[in-house]
Amino acid sequence: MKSYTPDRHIETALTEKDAKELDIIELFFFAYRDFTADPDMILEKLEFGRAHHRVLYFVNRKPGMTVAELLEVLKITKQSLARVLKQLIDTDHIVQIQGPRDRRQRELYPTRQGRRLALELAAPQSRRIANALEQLDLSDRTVIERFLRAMVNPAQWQQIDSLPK
Amino acid sequence: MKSYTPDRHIETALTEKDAKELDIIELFFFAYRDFTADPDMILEKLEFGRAHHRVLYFVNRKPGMTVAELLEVLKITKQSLARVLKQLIDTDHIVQIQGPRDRRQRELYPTRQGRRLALELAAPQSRRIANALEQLDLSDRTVIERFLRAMVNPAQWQQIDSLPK
DNA sequence: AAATTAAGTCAACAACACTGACATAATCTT
DNA sequence: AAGATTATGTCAGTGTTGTTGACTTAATTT
Repeated sequence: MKSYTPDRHIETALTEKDAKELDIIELFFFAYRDFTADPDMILEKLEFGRAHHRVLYFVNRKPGMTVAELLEVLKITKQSLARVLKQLIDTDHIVQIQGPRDRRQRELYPTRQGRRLALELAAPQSRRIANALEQLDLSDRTVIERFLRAMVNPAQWQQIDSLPK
Repeated sequence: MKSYTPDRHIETALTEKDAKELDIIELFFFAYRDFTADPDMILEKLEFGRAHHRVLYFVNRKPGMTVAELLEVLKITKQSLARVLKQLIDTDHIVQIQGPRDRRQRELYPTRQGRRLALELAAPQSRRIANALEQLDLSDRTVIERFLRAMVNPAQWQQIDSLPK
């Protein structure tokens, strides 16, 4: 457990000499940690979690999404989605409508309440981003967008592009 | 469940008209999802999770960190940390050494094995970032760093600054 | 000597992910 | 028309990572 006669251990810090881009690795960690903390606080009161947020977000961004599409975007299993989706339906945030072409499909739509919550959750995140962008030149917005897009696996760019502008 | 006579629902997509910075909100989600997926695959083989990664990362970045400091950075509870830390100690990735000034404290240090794993986990993340930066001008690196830093709560900037360059 | 602090531990619990198996209804293929 | 495939839903069991609250031990501070 503890040792007075110290075990062999490393005292030098890991730095840029050992691995590149460490500063951005940790900035990304801290930024995402705080970015998700704001909506988490709102969700807590409603007894929802981050999983509910993600589902609600994408259903609002692309109403009519099917269950299969949602699984692709969130990269989780059907069983993981099922519970969360059921709760959002039971609490009248999302409705399922039988697919018009293919009646096996269930198209997912937000209700008015679901839209309201999605907006409420987006608000602090928008504010945080807008505030961060204010510290930069207007033209730098494109740089951020291009960087973040390049961080995504190219195979998934199509997912991003399929969302409405 | 499903309804032939459709319930009241919203068919229009949530767009920039409704909430600002939606594109960056979702880019951030996708980027972080893929950013964490690479190390997750390595961790799986070792039966470690993302929590182990975070602990190992920061102990390597700042050897000698105490348990209390780590809790502050990770923003989790002592009990959450305990399990994960115990596993990292039992598998000889981290050692604890009694604090020299204050003997109640336990300073955390990586072992050689712990350093090796930290480097292995950082490698794909470095590569992903370097690749994303290649698509931009050299000077844009600063823009990314300033943006990500501005996304973090100012109260936590000190945590970032306390890590060695 | 008493109070506080750092760390560790116990028990119980919850959210969210997983796997594998199976059921139903609708559509597509032959 | 029969059979295969697809989209969704559901059941049972499991694991990781987080939570709270209560308590202990040892060391330091007051």
